[in-house]
Amino acid sequence: MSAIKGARERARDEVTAAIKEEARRQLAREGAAKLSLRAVARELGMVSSALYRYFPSRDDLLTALIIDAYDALGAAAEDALAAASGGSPDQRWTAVCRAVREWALAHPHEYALIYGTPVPGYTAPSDTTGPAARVGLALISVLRDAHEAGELHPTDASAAPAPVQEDARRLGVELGVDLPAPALAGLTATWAQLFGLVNFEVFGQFNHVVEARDEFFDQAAAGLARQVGLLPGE
Amino acid sequence: MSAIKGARERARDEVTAAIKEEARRQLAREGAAKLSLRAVARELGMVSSALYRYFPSRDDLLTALIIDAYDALGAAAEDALAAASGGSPDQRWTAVCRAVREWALAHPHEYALIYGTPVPGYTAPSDTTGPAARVGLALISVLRDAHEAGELHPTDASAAPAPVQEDARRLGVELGVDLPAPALAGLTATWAQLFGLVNFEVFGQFNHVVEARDEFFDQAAAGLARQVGLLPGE
DNA sequence: CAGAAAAGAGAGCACCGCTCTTGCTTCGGG
DNA sequence: CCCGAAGCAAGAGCGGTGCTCTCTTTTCTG
Repeated sequence: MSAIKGARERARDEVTAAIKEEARRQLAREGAAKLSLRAVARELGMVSSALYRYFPSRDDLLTALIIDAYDALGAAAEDALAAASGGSPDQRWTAVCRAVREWALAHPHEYALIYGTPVPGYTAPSDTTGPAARVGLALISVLRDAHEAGELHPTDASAAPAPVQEDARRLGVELGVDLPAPALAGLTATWAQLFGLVNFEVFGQFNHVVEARDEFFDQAAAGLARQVGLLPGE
Repeated sequence: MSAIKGARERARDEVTAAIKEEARRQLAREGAAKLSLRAVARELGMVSSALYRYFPSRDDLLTALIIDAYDALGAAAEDALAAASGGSPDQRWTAVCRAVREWALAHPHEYALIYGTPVPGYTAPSDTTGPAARVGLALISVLRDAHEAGELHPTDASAAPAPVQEDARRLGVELGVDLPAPALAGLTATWAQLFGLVNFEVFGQFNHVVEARDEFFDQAAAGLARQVGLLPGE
């Protein structure tokens, strides 16, 4: 409660931060599979058992890194959105897509941690859901602004089935956004498809298939914008 | 060279198959991270060092499982395509998409092995590229047939940039398919997007977001078909 | 200031991938 | 046919892992 912290608490925060820092370094160098608690402790000059005072298990350390990665990617997306605040909706859409791709290519192992194979079980701790939503929320805000400006052109060639519409309506209520249900349903699919593109590039599925990666992605991102109802602006 | 194999060679094949079988069982139960050579050997009643006569390392065992997974998924896609051979192009497209999704949901760990985080380094052994291409080839064949029947409707709102077109042209030559370069470029993006949808569902990203999974996927698959130039048939 | 709580150190357990050496079995050519 | 070569199983062992337990030292608090 008190803002002034004792030496003990301060030291604890520092050590915790140092552990995460070193772990992130090893993660970036070798990947999550090779991340070893003992190696982190060794590098920090402490004995491995002491590390368990800060993280009860290896998975907990990884969870902390996962949250940080979600936050870093979310921040990158939000920054790109802010930087493109003057542009047309489809320009801002593309800016967010590009930011996601660039962050992923710059931090492949951290990206793999959050959008690759889930490491622990199949259910992520609930602490991760907030940070995990940031990219999605950035995409939503592009659509919301476009909608309020009357620049969102519905593009549903065939109406979404009722259960899908219902999911979208519920999602809109949960997030407190006022968007047509079909638009929100379409956005959800597009959101997943965006990460499909990034996944294939980061994980090497485009090797020997796509060489002009930048142009390819921009083209695809423009397609996603169109799919979600944002026509090329200006 | 001779089809008749000695007892020794036959025994070797049997043991190799048994190892892969047990490994696949452990993979399905616990995931790739927990797959242990020693546990496989133990289950088979042999000592761990003996296993190295058949697979020089754990990564080689995993590579064998990866190839098998690519082949199983590819076969599922091809079977679905054959079963839908009477339908319209967009029906066949959807059939392939559904087959991919269903196989992935039925074999999540094997799916994760091939479309999740790459386990070894960043470059897959070249033995995997053949099997890995089978799903893509199934999708291509849907488009090729539609193209030959004159049912492929170009949908490029904006022309693809030159380098992307060039990639597509080269890809067409390599695969020996006669499709317009823009269609092939669009298909590549759509291919990645399809796996984005499957990834998010298998890896739990749709938890608390999409509940009506079947309807959602069908709707999205129909959108992908449209995006690639296949209009709802009949 | 004394007791409680937190932190570090070290030993140890069970497991892992992988290597090396030692015998045994099977195969093929003189 | 027989004997050397090759293939194979077994065991011991190395260095590494995550994690637990005990013991001592440090720090905070009533």
